[in-house]
Amino acid sequence: MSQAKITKGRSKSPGAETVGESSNQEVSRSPTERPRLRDAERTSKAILSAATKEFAEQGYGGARVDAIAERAKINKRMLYHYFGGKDALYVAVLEGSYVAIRSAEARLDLTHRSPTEGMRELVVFTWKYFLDHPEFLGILSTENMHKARFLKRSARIFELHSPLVAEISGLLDRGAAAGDFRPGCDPVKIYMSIAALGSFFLTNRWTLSTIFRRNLSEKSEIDSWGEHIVEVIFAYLRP
Amino acid sequence: MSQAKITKGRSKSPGAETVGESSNQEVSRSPTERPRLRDAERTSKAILSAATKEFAEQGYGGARVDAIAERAKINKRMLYHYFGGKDALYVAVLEGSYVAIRSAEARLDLTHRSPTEGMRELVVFTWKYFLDHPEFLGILSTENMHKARFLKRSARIFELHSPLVAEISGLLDRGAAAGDFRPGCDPVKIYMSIAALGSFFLTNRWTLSTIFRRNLSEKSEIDSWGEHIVEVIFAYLRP
Amino acid sequence: MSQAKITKGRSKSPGAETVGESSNQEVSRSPTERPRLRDAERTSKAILSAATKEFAEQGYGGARVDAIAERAKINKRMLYHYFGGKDALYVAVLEGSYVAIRSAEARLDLTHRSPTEGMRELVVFTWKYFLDHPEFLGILSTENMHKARFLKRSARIFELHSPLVAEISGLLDRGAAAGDFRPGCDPVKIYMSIAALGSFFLTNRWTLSTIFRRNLSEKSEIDSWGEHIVEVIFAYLRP
Amino acid sequence: MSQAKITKGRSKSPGAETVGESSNQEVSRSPTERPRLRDAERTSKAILSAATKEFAEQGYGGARVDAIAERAKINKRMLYHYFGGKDALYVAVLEGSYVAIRSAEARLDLTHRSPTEGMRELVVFTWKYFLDHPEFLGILSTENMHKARFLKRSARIFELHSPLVAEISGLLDRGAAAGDFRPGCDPVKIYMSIAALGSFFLTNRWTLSTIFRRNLSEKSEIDSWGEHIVEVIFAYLRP
DNA sequence: CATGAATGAGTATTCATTCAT
DNA sequence: TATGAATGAATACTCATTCAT
Repeated sequence: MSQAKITKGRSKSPGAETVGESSNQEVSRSPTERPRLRDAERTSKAILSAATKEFAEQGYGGARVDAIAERAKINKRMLYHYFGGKDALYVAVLEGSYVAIRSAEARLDLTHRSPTEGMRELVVFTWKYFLDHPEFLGILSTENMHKARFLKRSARIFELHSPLVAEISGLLDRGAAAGDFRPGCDPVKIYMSIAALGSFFLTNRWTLSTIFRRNLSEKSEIDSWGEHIVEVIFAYLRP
Repeated sequence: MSQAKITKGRSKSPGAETVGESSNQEVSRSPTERPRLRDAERTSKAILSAATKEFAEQGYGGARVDAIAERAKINKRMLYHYFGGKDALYVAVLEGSYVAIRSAEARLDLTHRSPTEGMRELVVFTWKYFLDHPEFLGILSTENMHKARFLKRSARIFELHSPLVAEISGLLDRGAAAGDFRPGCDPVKIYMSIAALGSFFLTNRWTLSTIFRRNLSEKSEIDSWGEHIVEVIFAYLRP
Repeated sequence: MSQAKITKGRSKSPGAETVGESSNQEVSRSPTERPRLRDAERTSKAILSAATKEFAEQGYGGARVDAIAERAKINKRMLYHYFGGKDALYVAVLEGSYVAIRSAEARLDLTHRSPTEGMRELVVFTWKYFLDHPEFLGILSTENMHKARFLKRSARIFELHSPLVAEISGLLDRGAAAGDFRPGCDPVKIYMSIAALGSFFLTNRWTLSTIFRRNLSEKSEIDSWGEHIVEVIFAYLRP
Repeated sequence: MSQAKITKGRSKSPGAETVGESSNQEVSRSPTERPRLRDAERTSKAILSAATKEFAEQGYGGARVDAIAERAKINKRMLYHYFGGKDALYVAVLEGSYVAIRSAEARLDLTHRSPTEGMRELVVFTWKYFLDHPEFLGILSTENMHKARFLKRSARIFELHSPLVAEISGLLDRGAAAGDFRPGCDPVKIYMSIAALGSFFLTNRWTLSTIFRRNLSEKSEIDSWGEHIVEVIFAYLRP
């Protein structure tokens, strides 16, 4: 159920919507529908969206059910009505977050580009997605602090990621064949490197800004790091 | 119990001290002092050590004062006596963690090595330190989730990091002059890249293992990633 | 679902109707009426029946309005529509329960039997009724825990019981005159003794089974206790 | 405050202590000890005593932890400190209740009396105990409403009751041998009959008073019923 | 008549912190 | 210095009841 909401109606900009808010907005935009007062779907989405932010910002333990209810502008009781409890809500948020990024990624269509262009597209997309969805990184951080105890329960999470690995694999093979990339690269390692460079900068910029006395939240620093990631990855792939 | 872990096997590896304890232990090693710490000091250290683990594992919000007291085998009241409260204890843990890694780093003495060897040493040290001190990464993760709100209060944290930047700068300059590295590299970006690749793998391995169905906690995977970091950094530095 | 249980196995035993439903069912048996109750009536009965079970099993405080609605397979709103609220529903259940047992009792027609036979019939009927209607005892238990605060409000409850006392009185008088019973027995005390022996065994068999390590829910134990009640009562009445 | 009620009017009856309060009282009586402010034992007993009343009056589901804390004049947190939670506290109350009645009973020393006197003593004791300890009956009622789900967990509960059965058995045997009682009586059935007549009157007097319009809480009615129990039991035992 | 979303006042439990000894 | 009892303010979750459709 939560899935539907996340993946539907996204046209060009791949990583633009905040998790759990996109379709909701479409509904409210639709001119024929009046904003219903008793709208189960809307309420449920508002909860998921608010929960995503709260969990991302506060972590699982730090997140407050009351705060989620307040952010979602709903009665706390509804949260239990729709999701059953804090745990189940968190799992919904977690799965929804992965579905959202993988869905956006899937729309990149890397197969029809040159290996170099495809790889650049993937790197840039990932960086932009991380940048536009701070909640996603927050959720990952939280989940890893708990050693993925909730994610492990999810059966379909591996299947969700197979296409990504396949696609990167394809890029690397084609790139190696064309002499653009050096052969023998592990697609998972490549993806992890891209993610590492992007994720670390964004999640750790607060302490990094402090210890290096350098405001890494400035646009120039952010843009510069985005280019840096591309350079690092391509330096590594260079034959 | 927690003590055992703290004092175990420290011979060569430079970053071996438990977070927040290194400088104190030197004092206790001094031959003029009796080997056993005074109770006050011992208690205080036990609290700090236990707190470091608890905060790292549970985050600030998830950490329990009772749990820290129990881990430290001390009465909860002592914690307030020595540190004032949860907040102050957390700050002590945070500062101690940075002091510990920087102290260990300082012992590397990169200036007397060739740029290539020095850089390799720095990369390997950082990776090993992260590997041996999971609490450090946990603390950073927690602190960044709170946008470094506690770290910002610390006055001396920037000074603590100046030598590191200077040392890397020196390496890069010498490397560029010798034709080993390409010129114009930003030392902070270099350090952040090293840290990003190491930190991301270790902190995110739980979700990564799940989504890629690949046990990244295995020794072979860990060793392989360590080599990967070196390769990536040197590929980037290659002229 | 709840209906199935209600209608099962009722052939001879006169007190067969589910508590609170007896008089209504007679209406439905009437040949001039269609056999299927109108929805309103059916809904209302389903609620009453479900509520009887819920209150009996959980007590007033433990009973859940949601649980009653679910047992009755009706929308929770209907419960408020037909009965006004939890309190009023409980009162309806309580009164219905008394009406049911007294109605069944009235059908015994003790006046046309010999005193001994009549008394035996009353004892056996009471025991069987308690056995077949655990809800009745549960309701009584609940109501007494609240010191009959709801029952006191009922105006007609005393009138409902006058015939019972009169009937037992008649039996005792005729029995004393015939030399079967000793004279001067209090009909209320007699009834209370019968009820005490039956009720206590059934309601308290759970703890009694545990403390005496003897399964009092077994048929043999139950039958044996039924005979015991008869023996005790007749021993007491013996001139 | 709660103490006054408990200890009132008890001169000879051996089962005078309310669960968990006897030793406490001794402590407070001791002239050398001042009433300590931080008295773990006292607090723990106050909680147990308050909980016994609350559970007895309200049932498990109806009992409120806040109400128990208020009755005990302690901070609610202490309840969790000493007992762990509502469940565990209830179990403590339950076991304590049984221990209290059996301990009092054990002091009767029925073995050194004639069978008739011993039996009368047992009946009178039981009736008096029930009368003086309405909480005990309330707890039993509650526990049976839950089909003894908590009591079943108690390992020592059966052992606690063996001496009682043995003692009654002895009385019956000696009585039968002396020609006072008819032979072949089941001691458990005898005890259950005594308990049934006493318990039913006291727990059900609220509804009974209402339906028969007769105030069974009056002293005369209570005394009269006490004699009635003796008569019934002896009528049954009569050879 | 019927549905189920919505609500506010509770209800058990936990937590950081302080107090008395 | 050390101990553990005590506290009040949260915190997750539940319940009877009402509202909009």
